[in-house]
Amino acid sequence: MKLTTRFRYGTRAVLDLAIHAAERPVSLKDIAQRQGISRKYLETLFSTLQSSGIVRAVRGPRGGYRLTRKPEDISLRRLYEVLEGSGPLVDCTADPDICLRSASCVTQQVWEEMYNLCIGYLDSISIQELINRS
Amino acid sequence: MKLTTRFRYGTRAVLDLAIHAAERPVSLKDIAQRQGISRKYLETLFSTLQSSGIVRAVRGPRGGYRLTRKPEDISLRRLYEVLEGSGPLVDCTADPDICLRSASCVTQQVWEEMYNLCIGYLDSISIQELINRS
DNA sequence: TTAATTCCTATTAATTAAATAGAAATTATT
DNA sequence: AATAATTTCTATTTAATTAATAGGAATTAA
Ligand code: FES
Ligand code: FES
Repeated sequence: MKLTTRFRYGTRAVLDLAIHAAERPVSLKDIAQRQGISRKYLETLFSTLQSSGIVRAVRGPRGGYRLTRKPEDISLRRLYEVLEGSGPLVDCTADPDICLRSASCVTQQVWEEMYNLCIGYLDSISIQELINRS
Repeated sequence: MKLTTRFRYGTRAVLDLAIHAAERPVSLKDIAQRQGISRKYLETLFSTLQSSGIVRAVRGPRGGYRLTRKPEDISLRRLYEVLEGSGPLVDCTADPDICLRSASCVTQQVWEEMYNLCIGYLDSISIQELINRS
């Protein structure tokens, strides 16, 4: 049970964007340099972030990305759901038919509760909270 | 962030063993049949479980495995640590030198706290608890 | 017109997890 | 002593997923 690079890098990138956004958009080139992440890799992440409505691109020279909402309105839960993509800790949480035995499976309940704990925690932390801590 | 098959199958197998253990040991063949898991796959899991002191093998005909302790003394946390193997949600929790920036990384604290939540929860659930629920 | 950027589509590389294979060792039972 | 049911060991293979890269097209400020 590891967090994916997508989610971890994505979170750091959004945090970086939130910190450096001012009058002008922030380019991936800048984020890449500051965070030590390949620009190409960031491109794939920001594609997802944009289609999820978390950032908005400005193309052309002096372009880059802007957050579409305030840092306090972006939870890590949202980033997790958008970037990590994998959903619950086991597939049968979302779709019980995957496992025979689902009806009587006591472990399924445990994995589900554990997932709820994680999601609840991530929901309680916003990008603004990370800014405050840094 | 998914749980591995090793951990999930292993948990079900240990639960099955706890439920069916009586005077005679339980063979992997039986567990495999009841749980719908390949016997060969169980072999690899029980090798790990035995070397971690959770089960003990009895070889030969009518052989199989026994738990070495009571179901209430086997926590899912222990099974997770033994079977899942992957440790914390990010490597830098255990070894900060993996990431440069560790010292000032606010996300690291978040991933660590999230891991602690998971582990704490798993620690609160024993095999006996699962038996009670089933 | 140029250069800086995002955008799009695809491919490749790397890593990890999952599952299987086969023969050796052990031992209860007959 | 022979047999059959088991675990044990070592290795391999397969599958799945993630991570990372590549190159050129589109956009647009300067
Ligand atoms: S029902 Fe899916 S793990 Fe038990
Ligand atoms: S220090 Fe490892 S993710 Fe930030």
